[in-house]
Amino acid sequence: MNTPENIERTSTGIDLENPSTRRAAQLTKALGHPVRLAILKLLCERDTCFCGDFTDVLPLAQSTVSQHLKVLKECGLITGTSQGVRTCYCLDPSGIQELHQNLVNLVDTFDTSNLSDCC
Amino acid sequence: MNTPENIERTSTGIDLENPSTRRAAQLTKALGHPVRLAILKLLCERDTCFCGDFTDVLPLAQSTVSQHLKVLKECGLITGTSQGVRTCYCLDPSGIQELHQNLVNLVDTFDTSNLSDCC
DNA sequence: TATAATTATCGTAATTATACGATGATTATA
DNA sequence: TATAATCATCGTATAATTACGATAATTATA
Repeated sequence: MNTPENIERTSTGIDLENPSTRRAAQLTKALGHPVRLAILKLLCERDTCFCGDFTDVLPLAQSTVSQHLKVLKECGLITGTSQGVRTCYCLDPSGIQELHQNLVNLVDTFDTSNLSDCC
Repeated sequence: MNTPENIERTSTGIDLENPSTRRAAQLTKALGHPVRLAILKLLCERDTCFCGDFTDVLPLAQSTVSQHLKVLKECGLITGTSQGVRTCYCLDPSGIQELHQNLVNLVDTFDTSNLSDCC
């Protein structure tokens, strides 16, 4: 597996252009806001939500909630489907699966058994 | 455990002031940049790094790297200890442990077996 | 068909993040 | 003691984020 990319990557130990690193950063960034965590949590509990369901329980303007939904949608974590006047929001199974795997990898990376009190 | 706060929280299902939610958002936000992920990854591999070790392998100005280190330090994920002219950076065991637990919780939250193709 | 309901988008303001060079502070070395 | 090395901080520029109200677009209802 010593393709040129791998050689270059392992030579520095760091490759900021690595797609999987970039994707991990994108996903964690999307999680990195209490409102978006709350939205995802509610979707985990309720399967299906309309935009109004979020605005009912969030102390934010409807336009702001819509913006957060857009962020989650654009990075593939949720879907939004028009149903009449309303939009039905759901977790996107493939995105959530990817997130899940990514988080598992991170948990693996930050394995607490490897920690040393160095200083 | 029906304190007024809990009643209010469970009535909406969402509490943005919940410290654990806020902390989860803070931690994921800190992870949400490729450079900071790279820094943490390198620390996982090498135990100990001086600031110069990062600037050697990152295509960024020293002041920028220092800023990213500050972010990670301020949310408790790394420590920085002066050793002569240099500063020794390490993973902060307690912060990493907290991160670990937080990520485990998230993995739990986004349990892929619960996913339904709703729309 | 007129009105109401729902949501996305636009415009905008304020704040935060990201990056750089310059500089200061501290410690080691000549 | 003068100089070099290392790193943090300051000042600053630019971009991105977060939030709001207003409004447009679409669909349902009277």
